[in-house]
Amino acid sequence: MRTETEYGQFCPVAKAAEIVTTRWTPLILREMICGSARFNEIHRGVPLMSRALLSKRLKELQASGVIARDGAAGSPASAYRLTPSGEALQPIILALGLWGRQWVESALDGPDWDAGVLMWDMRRRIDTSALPAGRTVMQFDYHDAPDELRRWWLVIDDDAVDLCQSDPGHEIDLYVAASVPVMAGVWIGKRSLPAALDDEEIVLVGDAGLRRSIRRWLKLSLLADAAERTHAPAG
Amino acid sequence: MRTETEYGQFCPVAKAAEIVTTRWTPLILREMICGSARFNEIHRGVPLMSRALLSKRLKELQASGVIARDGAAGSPASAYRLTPSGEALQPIILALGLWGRQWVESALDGPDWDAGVLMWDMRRRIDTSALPAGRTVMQFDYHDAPDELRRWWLVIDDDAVDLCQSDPGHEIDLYVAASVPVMAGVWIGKRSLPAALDDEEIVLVGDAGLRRSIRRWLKLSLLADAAERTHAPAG
DNA sequence: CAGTATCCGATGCGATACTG
DNA sequence: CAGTATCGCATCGGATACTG
Repeated sequence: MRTETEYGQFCPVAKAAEIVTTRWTPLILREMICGSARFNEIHRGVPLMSRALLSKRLKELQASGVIARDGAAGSPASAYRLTPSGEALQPIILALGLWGRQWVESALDGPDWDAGVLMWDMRRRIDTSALPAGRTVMQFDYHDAPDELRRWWLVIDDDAVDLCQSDPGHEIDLYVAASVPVMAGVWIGKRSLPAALDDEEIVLVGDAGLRRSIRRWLKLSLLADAAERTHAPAG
Repeated sequence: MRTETEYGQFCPVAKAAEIVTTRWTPLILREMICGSARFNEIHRGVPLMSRALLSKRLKELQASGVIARDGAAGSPASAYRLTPSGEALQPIILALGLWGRQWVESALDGPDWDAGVLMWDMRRRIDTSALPAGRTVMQFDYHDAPDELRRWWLVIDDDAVDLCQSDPGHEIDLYVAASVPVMAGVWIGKRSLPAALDDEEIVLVGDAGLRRSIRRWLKLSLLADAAERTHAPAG
């Protein structure tokens, strides 16, 4: 192979591809566009990536001028942020996602549907400021998932959101029942949340306030947001 | 590693990235967007890629539904074409190139500048229909290139365009003199061709008709075209 | 022309363990 | 928390040779 991952062409498409399309990099950018800034925070979005490789990619992105750090390396305050050049990649990553949603079959019904990754994604997008102060506990039930991935709990305590796979033992404020494809379809903006609720494909049981405010405290994915901005939601 | 180049996430960005951002794939798509359809034609645009790998990538792209073939495999008439899903990638590849042109330093002054690749690119974009019938011979001289990459000849005979690195012995109809960065800057649309001619950074000597019609017979790269469409050219 | 088959070396990357 | 260092192998991909 040529040195590393270079293409030996001056064409700007090739130069851009060398930076943006190395393995995992589009997903790291997606995470940062979604607001992740700390190392572990970014890693949560790409849990299958080794930390060593993430570290390497972050260095490469810094060398390319796409991201930069605020504090000193290693310092507790250190955070990564997108530079202007990195911000300029946002519409490209977004377009890639919209393309994937529209054209990749398995984006909705492949065997990749994993309730765990979905819950991790959702966990990161709970808007705690739209929830009551103190503790809120939600239980998710995916009737179509294998037993070990079927039930999940979110324990929200003021700012902290904890995801559990075993019953934390607290009283449940809200039960959420759905199939994985339905919840995922809503999550990526392929279907609107109110429509799925109306059709009872997602069923909420419990605190009336939480049920009513779900559109505020459950912030959907980057793509669902984009969909609302580009074309009016279906329902 | 996980199976092949998959990410194990359902996020549409990840699914799209699995298809679009594997090594060489963005460049193959660029070639096809530029109009290449035959195997060897595509390969000319990515000459550093092995034919075996190109073959493999083309199969993968077919499996993903991004491209399809017209004739039977191997038949002389066989050609690849973008499907609707592939066409939908055009704005993304274009945006990637525009980003690269704007933000990647070395896109214009790195050590990657190679007059050979530039000439190969240009060769593919000569519009023979805008040239006189019969034979036209042009000589390019890059005064800043190393000796072995300094002089190039294009021999155009009706439809056929041949690129030579040694004097083909015919009478020269047009001499083109420039530096590699200047010609490349024009080629990728960073600078307009008329402006570079006005400033004598590109100098044409020879047939007056060829000199006048250069904007028609030398079709610039995908990106230069896009630039003309999105914002008025500088000159 | 338009590929395929085989070989094999380089390296990308995961796993594990360690550091400040 | 935020990484780094080392090891080892799977696989990616280049080179070469062959086919319809």
